[in-house]
Amino acid sequence: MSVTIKDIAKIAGVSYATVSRALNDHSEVSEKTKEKIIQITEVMGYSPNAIARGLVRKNTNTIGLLIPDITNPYFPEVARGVEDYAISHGFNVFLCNTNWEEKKEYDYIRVLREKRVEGLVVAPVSISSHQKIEEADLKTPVIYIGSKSGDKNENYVILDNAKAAFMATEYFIELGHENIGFIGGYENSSSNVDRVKGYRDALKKHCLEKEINVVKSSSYKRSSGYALALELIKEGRVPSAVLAANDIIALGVIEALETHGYTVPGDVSVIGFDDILFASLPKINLTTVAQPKYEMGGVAAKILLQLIGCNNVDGDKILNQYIVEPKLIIRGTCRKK
Amino acid sequence: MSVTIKDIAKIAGVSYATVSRALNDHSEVSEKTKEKIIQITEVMGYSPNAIARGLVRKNTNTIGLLIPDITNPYFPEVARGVEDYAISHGFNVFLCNTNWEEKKEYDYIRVLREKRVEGLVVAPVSISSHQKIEEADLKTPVIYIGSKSGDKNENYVILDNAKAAFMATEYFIELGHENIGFIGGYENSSSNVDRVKGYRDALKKHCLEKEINVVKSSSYKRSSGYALALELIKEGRVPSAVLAANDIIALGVIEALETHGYTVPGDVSVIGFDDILFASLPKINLTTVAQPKYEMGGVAAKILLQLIGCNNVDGDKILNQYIVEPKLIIRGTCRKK
DNA sequence: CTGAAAGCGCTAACAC
DNA sequence: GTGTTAGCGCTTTCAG
Repeated sequence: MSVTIKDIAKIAGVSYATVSRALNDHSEVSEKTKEKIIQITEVMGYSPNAIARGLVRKNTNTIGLLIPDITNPYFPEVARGVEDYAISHGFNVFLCNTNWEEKKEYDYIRVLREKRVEGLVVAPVSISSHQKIEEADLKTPVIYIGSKSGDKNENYVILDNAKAAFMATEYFIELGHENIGFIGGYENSSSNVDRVKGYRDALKKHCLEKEINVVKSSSYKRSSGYALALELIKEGRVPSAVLAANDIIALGVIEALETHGYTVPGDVSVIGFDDILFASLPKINLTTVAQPKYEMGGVAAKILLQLIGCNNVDGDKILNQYIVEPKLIIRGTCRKK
Repeated sequence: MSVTIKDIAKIAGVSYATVSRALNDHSEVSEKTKEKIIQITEVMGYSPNAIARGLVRKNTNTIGLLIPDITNPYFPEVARGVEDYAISHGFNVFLCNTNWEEKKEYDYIRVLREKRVEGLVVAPVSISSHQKIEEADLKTPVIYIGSKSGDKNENYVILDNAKAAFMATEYFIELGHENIGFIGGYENSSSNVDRVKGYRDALKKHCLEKEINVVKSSSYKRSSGYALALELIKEGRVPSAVLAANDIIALGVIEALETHGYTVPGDVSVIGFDDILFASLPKINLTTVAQPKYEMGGVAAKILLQLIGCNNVDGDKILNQYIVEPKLIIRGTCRKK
C-alpha cells in the first residue's frame, strides 16, 4: 500500500527506528542521516500514519465538537472559535452536527469515544445530554457551551442567561411595555430555563407579573418562532413586546407578525438573542442580546486543552466555569409604547 | 488505561480472539459465549478502539470535508447533505473549515491524509486547489463541490454556472435593463469564471455588450459585496441591475446601495446566487438563483462512497460529474426598468 | 549516534 | 467453536 517507515529505512540503509527518530526530530540523530532520510521521505511521498502513531503514543491530538444546528449562524461562529484555538495548539477538531436529535448526539459520542478523541466540547441538544454524557463515562474531559446542568464539577462557558433576559425585559419595560411575551426554544434546555427565569424576575420586580404573560416554547428554529407567533395571533393575545430565545426564532416571529398585518416595531417590539451576522443587516436590524460567539468557542477550547493537560496552552489559566456578560444591542425592532 | 479486549477475555475465560469475534458478530461463535462476552463488555464500559481496528483493517470509515466558509449559510447546508448521506452509510465525516485560506486548506489536506481518511469532498478555496490536491497524490478519491478545473478525470458536483448566470442576466434584460453589472467572488474561482461567462454571453446575445459593463470581483463575503458596491457608487457608475456571485455578496451590495441613498429594486435590481435560508425572509426577499445545496452534498457523498468502493451505496450508480440545473427564484429585488 | 526488539489494541488466517 | 499467532505502522526502551 502506501509507503511506510520501513520502506524508507530500507532505501536509506538504516534501521526503521532511526527513521522514526529523524522524522520526529529527536536530537540523537546525526544531521547527515536526518537530512538524507527527510529527502527520501519527500521523493517517496511518505505520509506518516497517524493511526499507527496514535496507537502507540495513545493520543490522537483530536477533540470532538458537538453542535446541534450548523444551520443556525450562531453555531458556525462558535465552531470557528474552537477550531482556530485548537488548530493553533496542535489539535484537530472533529465537528459533528447533531441536528437537535438526541439519538444522533448519542451516536456521535460513541463514535468519538471509539476514535479516542481527547476531549469534547459540546453544545447539547437538551439538558438530559449532560446526564447521558456523564453516564457514558468518557474518561475524557468535556466542556459544555451554552448549557449547564447544575453539577458543580462540570465545565462550561455560558452566557449569563438570566441576567441577559432580565436586561432585555427591563428594556421593554423602560419603553413602557406592560404586556411582554416570551417565545422560547426547547423548554428543557438550560438556557431556555434561565432566560425564562430572568424574564420572570424582571416582570416581578416591576410588578408586571399579574398579567397572563405568554410563555411559549418549542424549538430553536425559525419555523418554530413562526408557528408560535401564529398561535398567538390566532388566540388573539399578541403582546406588545416579545422576547425570543434566539435570533432565528425572532426572525420567525417577525415574519409571522408581518405577514398577518402587524408591524414591527409599530405594533410589537421584538428582541432576540445571539446577534447573528444577519441580525445587523439594515433590513433586519434586530435588537438582540449579543454573545461573543467566536470568543466563547475559543475559551471553551482553551479550557478543554487545559483539562487535557496540553501544556501549550497560552496565557493564564482560565476558570473551568466561564460566564459571559450579556450585552444588549439596541437596533430597530423595539419602540416606545 | 481504558479496558481492552484482553481484559474482558481474561474475565470471560476465553481467548481474546473469541472476544473480537463475538464483538464483530462473526457467526462462528456460540450464542452463549457471545452473550456472556457482550454482557461483560457492558459492565466494564468497554469501548472498542477504532484506532487499533483501523490499523489492522486499513480503514477508518471516515471521509474529510473541506469547506471554505462555514459562516456562509450555503456551506452548512451542503455539509448537512454530505454528513447525512455519509453517516447513513457507515462513514463519519471530518468537517474542516478552510476559511478561504490556501494554507489552511493545504494543512488540512496533510492532516486528513495522515489520519487516513478514505476520501475527500472539497469545496476548494480557489482553482489552484485542484492542482495542489492533485500533486498531494492522496491515493484517495476526491470529489469537488462547486468547482472544476477542466481535468477530464475529475469528479465533481456543480451548478451549471454559466447557464445560471445566463438565465439571471436574461431576466434582467427582459425587464428592460441595459446597464447590468456583475459583482463576483474570487476572480480565479471556477464558479466565478463560469458565471462571468454566462453573464457575458447573455449580454452578447442581446447586443448589450458594447456598454462598459461593470465586472468586479474580490471575495465571497458580504463585506466584499459592500465594498465593491461602494466603489461603484463613488465612481458614479452604478448600473441599473447587478448580478452578485452569491447571496451574501448580494446582501452586501444592497446594504451599500441603501445606505447611500439608492433603493432596491427602485433604483437598482439585484440578483444573487445560492438561495440561502435568509434570502427568503420577507424583509430580504432576494431574487436569486437557487442551488439544491443539501442534495448536492448528498450526491457528492454518494459519488465519493461509490469511488471508495463502499458497496452499501444505494440505488443506481451516479455519474462522477454531476451538473445541477439552475433555478431562478423570483422574489422582490428586481423591477422593470 | 544507531540497531534490535517489544508492544500499542485489534483482526484474521491457521490450527485444533 | 475456540485458541494461537502473526502483524498492521509506528514509538520507545534497552543495548551497544
